[in-house]
Amino acid sequence: MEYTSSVHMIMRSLSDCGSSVANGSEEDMEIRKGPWTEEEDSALLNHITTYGLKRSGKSCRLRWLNYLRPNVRRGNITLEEQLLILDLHSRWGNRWSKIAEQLPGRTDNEIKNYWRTRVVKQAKQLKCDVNSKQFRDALRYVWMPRLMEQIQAQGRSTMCVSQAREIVNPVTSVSMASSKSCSSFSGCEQFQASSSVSDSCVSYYSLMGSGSGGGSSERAEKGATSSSTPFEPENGFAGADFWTDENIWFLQQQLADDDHL
DNA sequence: AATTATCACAACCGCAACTAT
DNA sequence: TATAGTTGCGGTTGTGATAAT
Repeated sequence: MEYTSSVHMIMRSLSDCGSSVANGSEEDMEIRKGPWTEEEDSALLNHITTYGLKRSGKSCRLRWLNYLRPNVRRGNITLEEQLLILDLHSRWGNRWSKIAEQLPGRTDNEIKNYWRTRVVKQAKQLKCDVNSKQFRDALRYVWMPRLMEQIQAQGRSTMCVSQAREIVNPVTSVSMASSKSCSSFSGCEQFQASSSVSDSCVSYYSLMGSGSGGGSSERAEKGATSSSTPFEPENGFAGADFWTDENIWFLQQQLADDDHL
Protein backbone atom coordinates (compact mmCIF):
# COMPACT_ATOMS: atom_id res chain seq x y z
CA MET A 1 0.00 0.00 0.00
CA GLU A 2 1.32 3.42 -0.91
CA TYR A 3 2.39 5.50 1.99
CA THR A 4 0.43 8.49 0.79
CA SER A 5 -2.77 6.53 0.56
CA SER A 6 -2.15 5.20 4.03
CA VAL A 7 -1.78 8.72 5.27
CA HIS A 8 -4.99 9.68 3.54
CA MET A 9 -6.72 6.76 5.16
CA ILE A 10 -5.61 7.71 8.58
CA MET A 11 -6.44 11.35 8.00
CA ARG A 12 -9.91 10.40 6.85
CA SER A 13 -10.29 8.10 9.78
CA LEU A 14 -9.21 10.77 12.17
CA SER A 15 -11.50 13.31 10.66
CA ASP A 16 -14.39 10.85 10.84
CA CYS A 17 -14.03 10.05 14.47
CA GLY A 18 -12.12 12.91 15.88
CA SER A 19 -12.75 16.01 13.92
CA SER A 20 -14.47 17.63 16.79
CA VAL A 21 -11.51 16.76 18.87
CA ALA A 22 -8.91 18.04 16.51
CA ASN A 23 -10.67 21.20 15.59
CA GLY A 24 -13.56 21.55 17.93
CA SER A 25 -15.05 24.73 19.01
CA GLU A 26 -11.72 26.48 18.87
CA GLU A 27 -11.93 26.80 15.12
CA ASP A 28 -15.41 28.11 15.37
CA MET A 29 -14.19 30.90 17.54
CA GLU A 30 -12.57 33.84 15.93
CA ILE A 31 -8.99 33.76 17.11
CA ARG A 32 -7.49 37.19 17.15
CA LYS A 33 -3.83 37.74 16.68
CA GLY A 34 -1.60 40.73 16.98
CA PRO A 35 -1.58 43.51 19.54
CA TRP A 36 -4.23 43.59 22.22
CA THR A 37 -7.05 46.09 22.05
CA GLU A 38 -8.12 48.24 24.98
CA GLU A 39 -11.27 46.14 25.34
CA GLU A 40 -9.26 42.97 25.55
CA ASP A 41 -6.89 44.49 28.05
CA SER A 42 -9.75 45.56 30.23
CA ALA A 43 -11.46 42.16 29.96
CA LEU A 44 -8.25 40.52 31.04
CA LEU A 45 -7.80 43.00 33.85
CA ASN A 46 -11.34 42.30 35.02
CA HIS A 47 -10.67 38.61 35.14
CA ILE A 48 -7.41 39.05 36.99
CA THR A 49 -9.02 41.50 39.40
CA THR A 50 -11.99 39.25 39.97
CA TYR A 51 -10.21 35.95 40.27
CA GLY A 52 -6.79 37.13 41.36
CA LEU A 53 -4.94 34.76 39.12
CA LYS A 54 -1.24 35.14 39.78
CA ARG A 55 -0.09 33.29 36.72
CA SER A 56 1.85 34.37 33.70
CA GLY A 57 0.13 34.40 30.37
CA LYS A 58 2.46 31.75 29.21
CA SER A 59 1.55 29.51 32.09
CA CYS A 60 -2.16 30.09 31.47
CA ARG A 61 -1.76 29.27 27.84
CA LEU A 62 0.05 26.04 28.60
CA ARG A 63 -2.54 25.04 31.16
CA TRP A 64 -5.25 25.65 28.63
CA LEU A 65 -3.54 23.78 25.83
CA ASN A 66 -2.52 20.75 27.82
CA TYR A 67 -5.31 20.42 30.28
CA LEU A 68 -8.35 22.62 30.11
CA ARG A 69 -8.92 22.81 26.39
CA PRO A 70 -12.12 21.02 25.38
CA ASN A 71 -11.63 17.48 24.16
CA VAL A 72 -8.17 17.05 25.51
CA ARG A 73 -7.89 13.35 25.95
CA ARG A 74 -6.33 11.96 29.08
CA GLY A 75 -5.44 8.58 30.39
CA ASN A 76 -3.29 5.71 29.27
CA ILE A 77 -1.71 5.72 25.86
CA THR A 78 -3.32 2.84 24.03
CA LEU A 79 -1.43 0.16 22.15
CA GLU A 80 -2.57 1.68 18.88
CA GLU A 81 -1.39 5.07 19.97
CA GLN A 82 1.93 3.65 21.09
CA LEU A 83 2.33 2.03 17.72
CA LEU A 84 1.54 5.22 15.91
CA ILE A 85 3.90 7.24 18.08
CA LEU A 86 6.75 4.83 17.41
CA ASP A 87 6.00 4.88 13.73
CA LEU A 88 5.70 8.63 13.40
CA HIS A 89 8.73 9.26 15.57
CA SER A 90 10.78 7.02 13.33
CA ARG A 91 9.85 9.31 10.49
CA TRP A 92 9.76 12.72 12.05
CA GLY A 93 11.97 12.48 15.09
CA ASN A 94 11.20 14.73 18.04
CA ARG A 95 8.54 16.67 16.19
CA TRP A 96 6.13 16.25 19.05
CA SER A 97 3.52 18.70 17.94
CA LYS A 98 3.46 17.20 14.48
CA ILE A 99 3.08 13.74 15.93
CA ALA A 100 0.38 15.00 18.27
CA GLU A 101 -1.61 16.24 15.30
CA GLN A 102 -2.10 12.62 14.30
CA LEU A 103 -3.42 11.59 17.69
CA PRO A 104 -6.63 13.49 18.28
CA GLY A 105 -6.92 14.87 21.75
CA ARG A 106 -3.36 14.08 22.70
CA THR A 107 -0.98 16.93 23.38
CA ASP A 108 2.59 17.20 22.26
CA ASN A 109 3.58 17.32 25.90
CA GLU A 110 1.89 14.04 26.63
CA ILE A 111 3.53 12.32 23.71
CA LYS A 112 6.88 13.78 24.61
CA ASN A 113 6.49 12.54 28.14
CA TYR A 114 5.51 9.11 26.91
CA TRP A 115 8.60 8.95 24.76
CA ARG A 116 10.92 10.08 27.50
CA THR A 117 9.47 8.02 30.31
CA ARG A 118 8.90 4.79 28.37
CA VAL A 119 10.94 4.57 25.24
CA VAL A 120 14.06 6.36 26.39
CA LYS A 121 13.90 4.49 29.65
CA GLN A 122 13.81 1.16 27.84
CA ALA A 123 16.68 2.20 25.63
CA LYS A 124 18.72 2.88 28.74
CA GLN A 125 17.69 -0.43 30.18
CA LEU A 126 18.93 -2.11 27.04
CA LYS A 127 22.09 -0.05 27.20
CA CYS A 128 21.32 1.45 23.82
CA ASP A 129 21.41 5.02 22.68
CA VAL A 130 17.82 5.86 21.86
CA ASN A 131 19.01 7.45 18.63
CA SER A 132 21.26 4.59 17.66
CA LYS A 133 20.51 2.69 14.54
CA GLN A 134 20.44 -0.50 16.52
CA PHE A 135 17.69 0.71 18.81
CA ARG A 136 15.71 2.31 16.03
CA ASP A 137 15.89 -0.86 13.99
CA ALA A 138 14.90 -2.89 17.00
CA LEU A 139 11.86 -0.70 17.45
CA ARG A 140 10.97 -0.92 13.82
CA TYR A 141 11.56 -4.56 13.13
CA VAL A 142 10.85 -6.16 16.47
CA TRP A 143 8.82 -4.01 18.79
CA MET A 144 6.40 -2.53 16.34
CA PRO A 145 5.44 -5.81 14.73
CA ARG A 146 5.18 -7.34 18.16
CA LEU A 147 3.05 -4.47 19.29
CA MET A 148 0.79 -5.07 16.36
CA GLU A 149 0.54 -8.71 17.25
CA GLN A 150 -0.55 -7.72 20.71
CA ILE A 151 -3.12 -5.37 19.30
CA GLN A 152 -4.33 -8.17 17.12
CA ALA A 153 -4.32 -10.54 20.06
CA GLN A 154 -6.54 -8.23 22.00
CA GLY A 155 -9.13 -9.29 19.52
CA ARG A 156 -11.26 -6.30 20.17
CA SER A 157 -10.85 -4.70 16.82
CA THR A 158 -13.76 -3.09 15.11
CA MET A 159 -12.44 -3.99 11.71
CA CYS A 160 -13.85 -6.89 9.79
CA VAL A 161 -11.80 -10.06 9.55
CA SER A 162 -10.95 -9.69 5.89
CA GLN A 163 -9.63 -6.19 6.46
CA ALA A 164 -7.57 -7.40 9.36
CA ARG A 165 -5.99 -10.17 7.33
CA GLU A 166 -5.23 -7.86 4.50
CA ILE A 167 -3.49 -5.36 6.66
CA VAL A 168 -1.93 -7.46 9.35
CA ASN A 169 -0.46 -10.33 7.40
CA PRO A 170 2.57 -8.51 5.98
CA VAL A 171 3.43 -7.26 9.41
CA THR A 172 3.06 -10.60 11.05
CA SER A 173 5.48 -12.00 8.55
CA VAL A 174 7.88 -9.23 9.40
CA SER A 175 7.71 -10.21 13.01
CA MET A 176 8.44 -13.81 12.23
CA ALA A 177 11.31 -12.90 10.02
CA SER A 178 12.79 -10.57 12.54
CA SER A 179 12.81 -13.10 15.28
CA LYS A 180 14.71 -15.80 13.47
CA SER A 181 16.01 -15.27 10.03
CA CYS A 182 17.07 -11.70 9.96
CA SER A 183 20.71 -11.28 10.76
CA SER A 184 20.50 -7.56 10.92
CA PHE A 185 17.43 -5.54 11.70
CA SER A 186 18.32 -2.97 9.17
CA GLY A 187 19.52 -5.24 6.44
CA CYS A 188 16.54 -7.42 5.92
CA GLU A 189 15.31 -7.13 2.36
CA GLN A 190 11.95 -8.54 3.26
CA PHE A 191 11.16 -5.38 5.09
CA GLN A 192 11.86 -3.20 2.15
CA ALA A 193 10.40 -5.33 -0.57
CA SER A 194 6.80 -5.46 0.47
CA SER A 195 4.71 -2.98 2.27
CA SER A 196 6.68 -1.48 5.08
CA VAL A 197 5.92 -1.76 8.72
CA SER A 198 5.24 1.93 8.76
CA ASP A 199 2.67 1.72 6.04
CA SER A 200 1.02 -1.20 7.68
CA CYS A 201 0.99 0.55 11.01
CA VAL A 202 -0.66 3.58 9.60
CA SER A 203 -3.26 1.70 7.64
CA TYR A 204 -3.90 -0.70 10.47
CA TYR A 205 -4.31 2.16 12.84
CA SER A 206 -6.70 3.91 10.57
CA LEU A 207 -8.80 0.83 10.16
CA MET A 208 -8.87 0.30 13.86
CA GLY A 209 -10.54 3.64 14.21
CA SER A 210 -7.95 5.86 15.72
CA GLY A 211 -10.31 7.82 17.85
CA SER A 212 -11.67 4.86 19.62
CA GLY A 213 -8.70 4.14 21.78
CA GLY A 214 -7.76 5.53 25.09
CA GLY A 215 -8.39 4.70 28.64
CA SER A 216 -10.61 6.24 31.15
CA SER A 217 -9.22 9.27 32.77
CA GLU A 218 -6.39 8.33 35.05
CA ARG A 219 -7.11 11.29 37.21
CA ALA A 220 -10.72 10.32 37.45
CA GLU A 221 -9.62 6.91 38.62
CA LYS A 222 -7.54 8.53 41.30
CA GLY A 223 -10.43 10.63 42.37
CA ALA A 224 -9.13 13.91 41.07
CA THR A 225 -11.60 16.63 40.39
CA SER A 226 -10.75 17.39 36.80
CA SER A 227 -13.69 17.06 34.50
CA SER A 228 -13.68 14.10 32.19
CA THR A 229 -13.49 14.66 28.52
CA PRO A 230 -16.36 13.83 26.23
CA PHE A 231 -13.93 11.77 24.22
CA GLU A 232 -14.34 8.45 25.91
CA PRO A 233 -13.17 5.19 24.37
CA GLU A 234 -15.62 2.60 23.30
CA ASN A 235 -13.37 -0.25 22.44
CA GLY A 236 -9.84 0.89 23.11
CA PHE A 237 -7.32 -0.89 25.20
CA ALA A 238 -7.42 1.07 28.36
CA GLY A 239 -4.46 0.58 30.57
CA ALA A 240 -2.61 -1.50 28.06
CA ASP A 241 1.11 -1.14 28.31
CA PHE A 242 3.40 -2.73 25.85
CA TRP A 243 6.57 -2.19 27.86
CA THR A 244 6.25 -5.30 29.91
CA ASP A 245 9.10 -7.36 31.31
CA GLU A 246 8.26 -10.06 28.82
CA ASN A 247 8.63 -7.74 25.89
CA ILE A 248 11.80 -6.20 27.23
CA TRP A 249 13.22 -9.67 27.65
CA PHE A 250 12.16 -10.51 24.11
CA LEU A 251 13.89 -7.48 22.72
CA GLN A 252 17.02 -8.17 24.73
CA GLN A 253 17.15 -11.62 23.16
CA GLN A 254 16.82 -10.11 19.71
CA LEU A 255 19.59 -7.64 20.35
CA ALA A 256 21.80 -10.36 21.77
CA ASP A 257 21.21 -12.56 18.72
CA ASP A 258 22.00 -9.62 16.51
CA ASP A 259 25.29 -9.07 18.29
CA HIS A 260 26.34 -12.67 17.83
CA LEU A 261 25.77 -12.72 14.10
C1' DA B 1 5.01 4.01 60.44
C1' DA B 2 8.68 6.70 58.56
C1' DT B 3 11.89 7.46 55.12
C1' DT B 4 13.81 7.07 50.60
C1' DA B 5 13.69 5.97 45.69
C1' DT B 6 11.36 5.81 41.51
C1' DC B 7 8.04 6.98 38.20
C1' DA B 8 4.77 9.56 35.38
C1' DC B 9 2.98 13.67 34.46
C1' DA B 10 2.63 18.73 34.66
C1' DA B 11 4.78 22.94 34.26
C1' DC B 12 8.57 26.04 33.22
C1' DC B 13 12.03 28.14 30.31
C1' DG B 14 14.46 29.83 26.39
C1' DC B 15 14.47 30.34 21.79
C1' DA B 16 12.75 30.55 17.08
C1' DA B 17 9.11 31.49 13.98
C1' DC B 18 5.29 34.03 12.86
C1' DT B 19 2.27 38.21 12.49
C1' DA B 20 0.75 42.89 12.49
C1' DT B 21 1.99 47.49 12.16
C1' DT C 1 11.89 46.35 5.57
C1' DA C 2 12.30 46.77 10.52
C1' DT C 3 10.47 46.10 14.79
C1' DA C 4 7.66 44.68 18.63
C1' DG C 5 4.46 41.58 20.19
C1' DT C 6 2.62 36.96 20.05
C1' DT C 7 2.66 32.09 19.47
C1' DG C 8 4.63 27.51 19.04
C1' DC C 9 8.05 24.18 19.98
C1' DG C 10 11.20 21.18 22.33
C1' DG C 11 14.31 20.41 26.27
C1' DT C 12 14.45 20.45 31.09
C1' DT C 13 12.94 20.65 35.76
C1' DG C 14 9.52 20.28 39.46
C1' DT C 15 5.95 17.81 41.86
C1' DG C 16 2.91 14.42 43.63
C1' DA C 17 1.85 9.56 43.92
C1' DT C 18 3.37 5.12 44.71
C1' DA C 19 6.61 1.39 45.71
C1' DA C 20 10.37 -0.27 48.23
C1' DT C 21 13.12 -0.50 52.29
